Amino acid sequence: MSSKADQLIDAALELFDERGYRATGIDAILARAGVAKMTLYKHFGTKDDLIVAAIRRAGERGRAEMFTDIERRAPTPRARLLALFDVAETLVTRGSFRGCLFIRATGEFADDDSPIKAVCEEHGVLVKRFLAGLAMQAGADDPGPLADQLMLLFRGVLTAAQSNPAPASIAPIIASARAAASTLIDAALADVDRDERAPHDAA
Amino acid sequence: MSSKADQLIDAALELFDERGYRATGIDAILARAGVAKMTLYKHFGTKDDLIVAAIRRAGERGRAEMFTDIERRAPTPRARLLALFDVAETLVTRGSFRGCLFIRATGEFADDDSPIKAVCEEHGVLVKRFLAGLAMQAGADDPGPLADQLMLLFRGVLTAAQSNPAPASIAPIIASARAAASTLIDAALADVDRDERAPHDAA
DNA sequence: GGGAGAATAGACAGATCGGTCTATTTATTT
DNA sequence: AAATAAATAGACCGATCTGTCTATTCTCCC
Repeated sequence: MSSKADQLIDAALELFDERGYRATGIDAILARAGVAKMTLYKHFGTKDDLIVAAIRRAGERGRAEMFTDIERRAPTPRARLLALFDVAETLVTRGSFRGCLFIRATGEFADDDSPIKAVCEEHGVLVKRFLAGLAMQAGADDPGPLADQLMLLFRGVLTAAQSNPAPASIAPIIASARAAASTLIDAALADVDRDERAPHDAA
Repeated sequence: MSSKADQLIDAALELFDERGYRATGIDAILARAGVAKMTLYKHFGTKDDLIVAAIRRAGERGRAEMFTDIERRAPTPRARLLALFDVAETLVTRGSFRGCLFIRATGEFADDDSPIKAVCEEHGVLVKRFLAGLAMQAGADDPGPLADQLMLLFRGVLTAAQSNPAPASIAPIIASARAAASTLIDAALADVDRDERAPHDAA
């Protein structure tokens, strides 16, 4: 049994995904949530505030799922960095993928410096931080750039799938992303491997 | 002296970039273009048709600029593949970058299978085809995956900049993208180099 | 059971939306 | 100069938008 606010957020997220943020009217959210209009404006003062709350919720859920999924799929930091693209594949190939909610939000509210963009950017920062942590555990000298590179590939997969999510179109792209990630991880950890082979040279 | 249709497309593109597609009303386009409403509906039957025409125009211009820019910046196929990220840097750092018009369009009209998404996807296909051509000229055995990988990085840069275009935020990301591209190109052309060094081993 | 706070339905406001229509003026062409 | 086509301003339509308000009902706690 969830609170009215939670029902509203869930309904809003569904509709934002299906139709977009601006294209989704308050009334559609109310109808799907089965909640009265005044209840919405009691909990959230504004449609924009509801958008912010919904995106924040999506971020919390998304990161929790992503992080646990990665840790469940692979045991070592190195393998976990690669497992990011298992997550991407799952995300993108579970039917009717319509694009990343965060990228779409920053696209729709591009001129805005409202909290909407801030929440989206924060999500990206937190995901990158997680990847940088894995990269550090894997022994990367400079975890930041490697994390950035994997983020680029990840965002690339999401937007490519947003453009054309058909399996025949996206499957080879995901394969290329995985191969690229593998190459980049190898390159970033090359000196680690060398050090492991010749530890006397370690700093 | 441009036709009324061209004025409308130019005004529409400006406003779509500034405010988004759905957030831009017909009246705002008319006001900026200095054109009467009936003229718009005479040339384009519908707002959606204007959107399609505008995106198609943006694609033609964008590709022409991108391709000539790449060819002007670097002489060899290999260097031209890397120059893609000079283009990205120019795009993203010329003040008030609000995100890629094509990615934003597919995000706003996510559920649609209208011509809007088709035009956006076609643009991606044509850019990839250009990159694959360069990759083939560079001697890649399998130009497709390399082109896909560079597309992923490119899309990644665009969306990262859409989330936060501040120079301090995007500059290191662009640097990481360039480094990643270099590594991936090297990897994709590694056997070419080997063959060049020991051509007797070529298949 | 009675009282307090939530939630309800639905009317309402003001604005804006995409699109149509008419009557008039401008521009071009022969 | 006459005729044909293109563009104009602006009223208008019905629909939809976010947000407000009221009066009623529900729920839960003491």
